[in-house]
Amino acid sequence: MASDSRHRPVETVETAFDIVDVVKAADGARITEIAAELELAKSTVHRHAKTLEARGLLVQEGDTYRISTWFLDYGIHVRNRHRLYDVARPKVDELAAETDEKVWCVIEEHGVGVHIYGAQGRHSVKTHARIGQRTHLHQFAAGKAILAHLPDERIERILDDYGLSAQTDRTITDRDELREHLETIRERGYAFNREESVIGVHAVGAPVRNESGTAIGAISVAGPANRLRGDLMTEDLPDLLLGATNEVEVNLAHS
Amino acid sequence: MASDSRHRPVETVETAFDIVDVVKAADGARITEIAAELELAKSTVHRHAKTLEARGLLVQEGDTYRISTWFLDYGIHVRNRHRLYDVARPKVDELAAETDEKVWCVIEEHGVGVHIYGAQGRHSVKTHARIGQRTHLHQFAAGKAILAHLPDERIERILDDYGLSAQTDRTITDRDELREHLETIRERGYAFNREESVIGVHAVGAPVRNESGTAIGAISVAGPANRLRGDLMTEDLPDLLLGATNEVEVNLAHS
DNA sequence: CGGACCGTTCGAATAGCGGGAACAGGCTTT
DNA sequence: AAAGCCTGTTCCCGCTATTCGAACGGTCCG
Repeated sequence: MASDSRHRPVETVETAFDIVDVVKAADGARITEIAAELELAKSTVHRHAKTLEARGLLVQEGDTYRISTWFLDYGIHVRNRHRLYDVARPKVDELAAETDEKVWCVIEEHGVGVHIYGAQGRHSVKTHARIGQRTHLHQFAAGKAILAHLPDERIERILDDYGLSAQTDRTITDRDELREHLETIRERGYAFNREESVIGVHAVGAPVRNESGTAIGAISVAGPANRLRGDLMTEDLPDLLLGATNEVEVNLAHS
Repeated sequence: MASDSRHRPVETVETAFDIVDVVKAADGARITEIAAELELAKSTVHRHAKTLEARGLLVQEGDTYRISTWFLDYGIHVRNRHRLYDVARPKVDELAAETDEKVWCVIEEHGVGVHIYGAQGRHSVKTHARIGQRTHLHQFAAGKAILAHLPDERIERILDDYGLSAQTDRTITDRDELREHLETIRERGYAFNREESVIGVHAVGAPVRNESGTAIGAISVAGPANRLRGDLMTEDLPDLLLGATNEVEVNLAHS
């Protein structure tokens, strides 16, 4: 498990995914457009596009290529096979019904938080998150709950790798401040997010840990700042959340 | 738009996706396992795996590699950007609430049907379909509804490409029989599925067409055969469905 | 009618992919 | 303990397959 050994990547594969990324970002792109963006010969891009299209990974509409629904198949497969999904999903639905707010299940992967499932109550606001979204762990409640319950060396490594970019002016960007913050989260067992990712939005997040105590994901409740405050925010929601994550942890251990 | 011109695929990219496919199918695989399966040298697989892992597309857990949630990000992106999704989604939810059965939104891509969104009523059975699932168009109600409303040359081409494989003993496998069947669907505007994809499951599907009358997708209602029969199946559900698809078509035209 | 742009095809040169052999480490077996 | 066998990993070399640029054949626009 060598960490950062000098490994030479397969460049052809990289360009293939570069093309996919450009097509994704542009929400459909043409051959010359892609070639210009990536500074490749048109013929090269053409051959790649045709290869990906033959595999069904890109779809050609006229002269523009789009990403195909094969990625949806792959993605849903990943989600369904994840240990947390089956167990956490019903709990997330339950919490959404009880709190009438937006509830998310987030997992950690490669040092970032990934939203794998969300449910909303009747009166919940539409958050800006969506399924599959990747967010730096220090920027939101669920992420901080996860980060606080990782081994120290992993925490430091993640901070080294991604830094502490700000999402709003409330986002924690100072490393020492974050370390203290994480210590507090570790002590009480859950995390708050007060407009640190979206202005006007508060959230509470609690970690889901495995047998050895390491976080593998988290569940969070998010809602408008003027509704999530006072005892509801500091007492009631944490209680609900901890009850849910505790149950999830038990179910995880017996599956 | 040359159809089947002699184009040489980029083989390196193909092997990369072969590896991804093996990892997906095996639900996590090790280097030697993949190498054996694809008859490649261990060193080759290793280099590819490390490349994909560096890009975040594979995740390494110990010595086994898994597909990462990046595919979820790509996949959800594809779905959200699809014209039909935003428009059809609320209608699908509505139909599920009204009928108390499983309702699916299916789109056509590359000649196959892709389930992009599903909603279920309280009493609906769990169908065997899942988001992202790809099904041959002749095998189910939504697919037949789409197939019937494609240009003739596309229909023939799709049948040529994929054949008429059976899912149950009721699946239509005779080409002439299917042609007649499609003609009937075209006349009345919607399709039935009586245990043609899953034994014990019936369904009704209606196409969503664009301005020129070509189907771009379909919506279907599915449920147990003993519940979906008689006038409910032949009158009420088709009415509901046509009302919904009609509305979707109008909304599509004005977006 | 002509120019400018597109996607597409072709051939040729070389960069980089793939393979095999050797290494290091962990686990089981003797 | 130690020998054996299985990993994943690294290295380097040869040959193939990728890349590029130029030329072709469309189509759209002026």
